[in-house]
Amino acid sequence: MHDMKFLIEKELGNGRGRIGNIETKHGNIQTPAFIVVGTKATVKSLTTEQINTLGAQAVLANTYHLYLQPGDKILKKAGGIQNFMNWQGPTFTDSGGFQAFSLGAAFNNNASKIADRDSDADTTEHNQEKFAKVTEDGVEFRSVLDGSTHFFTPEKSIEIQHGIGADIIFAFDECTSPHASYEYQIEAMNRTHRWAKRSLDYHKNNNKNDQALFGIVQGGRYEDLRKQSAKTIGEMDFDGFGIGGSFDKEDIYTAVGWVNDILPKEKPRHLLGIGEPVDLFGGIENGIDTFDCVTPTRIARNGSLYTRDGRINILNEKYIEDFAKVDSKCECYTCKNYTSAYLSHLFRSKEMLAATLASIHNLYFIVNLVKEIRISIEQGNFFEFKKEFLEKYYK
RNA sequence: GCGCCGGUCGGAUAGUGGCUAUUCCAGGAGACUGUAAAUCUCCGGCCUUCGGGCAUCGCUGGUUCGAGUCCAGCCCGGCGCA
Repeated sequence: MHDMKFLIEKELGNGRGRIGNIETKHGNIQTPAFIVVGTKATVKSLTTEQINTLGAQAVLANTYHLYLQPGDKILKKAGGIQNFMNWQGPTFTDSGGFQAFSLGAAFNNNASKIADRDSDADTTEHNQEKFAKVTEDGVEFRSVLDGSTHFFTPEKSIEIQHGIGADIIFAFDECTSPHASYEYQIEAMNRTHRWAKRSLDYHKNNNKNDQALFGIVQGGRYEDLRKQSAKTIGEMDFDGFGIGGSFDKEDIYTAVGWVNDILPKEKPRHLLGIGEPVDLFGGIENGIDTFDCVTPTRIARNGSLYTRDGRINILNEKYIEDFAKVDSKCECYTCKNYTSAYLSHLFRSKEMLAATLASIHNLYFIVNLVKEIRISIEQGNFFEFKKEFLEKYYK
């Protein structure tokens, strides 16, 4: 039914973590791996060649955004997203379920995927400007481009994803707000389970391109719901799993572990939308195989850069005359060729190259960090590497 | 020398009698986790016991309950005429 194969090569030894290989017809992904985000079939500011040379193994695009523009029919005519964007490696598409959150509950509400304990945001309050509305059948979206109304159902999302043609696609789910009540989390989780079944049924009957389908575990920050969701989704005949939803910082260490203890071991697990260094270590330690996250590219465009000593803001005054590399040990294209002072200049003068060089650096940093974590597991010194890295990074 | 116009934060501006002097840029800092983000937020005269207090629209004076705003003189700039 699909070409994807997953092989576990070595286990971390704590009952959860592992390294492995996901084989797709467009190539392999050595796991754990950070999948770079290319929402609209482009990793913002980078050419496909740059994505390749910075070491990325796979790209994740977005169903909702590509459906709105240029439309899945165009992607299909182009011969799929790989041909369209000239990316030779494996691809993923997210189902659009996240937009039910980002254009719905999170819109204008300061809510992020990571819960903020100090926030009193009330998502039960109706917001006239929301662009998404959830019903049992699906999600009604208003296009962010022209305001037109569209309705996504699980079937519709999978149909679009078939047109886009990524190697790995996701079931249609509802990503809930971290501020949502327990009652709402139950309701949303159960709906996501029904949608998972519908996504799977539609996929099985219409999958002509050997695409793999991942089901998505939800359940918010509640142990009972997370376990229930992992069990329900884990028992369905998916090719792999996504773990979605909103987390508290330490949930990466708890919720992810509960879920992965229940999900079938032999199938890959993707942690959706997570990508801070500490979260990558935590996720991998707790059985995650792949990640995706917009943070490296988004913060890059806004002048924040990763270094082994933590994040810096290249726009700070002190970098104007700093003629050293951003990170002295970094082997990325940007660090090998340019100084902090040059990047500072590009950002201050708002030159487009700033976004490109910063994105190359940040993506290299994160992609490479996950590769180093993989090597540490291979060599049996994961915990030493983790301690050393995090102490320096968050000192 | 005469006439006209104009002087408001580092720059550009809004404000023609009313209480808290507007906005943009530049500047300083922060945020960003399945991308509505090359975006967003905060700071920017002085003092403070954090309640607030005192300044400020070229300068000086005046009118007025009240002046960036009206009046007079002066200073500076631009334009025009000699």
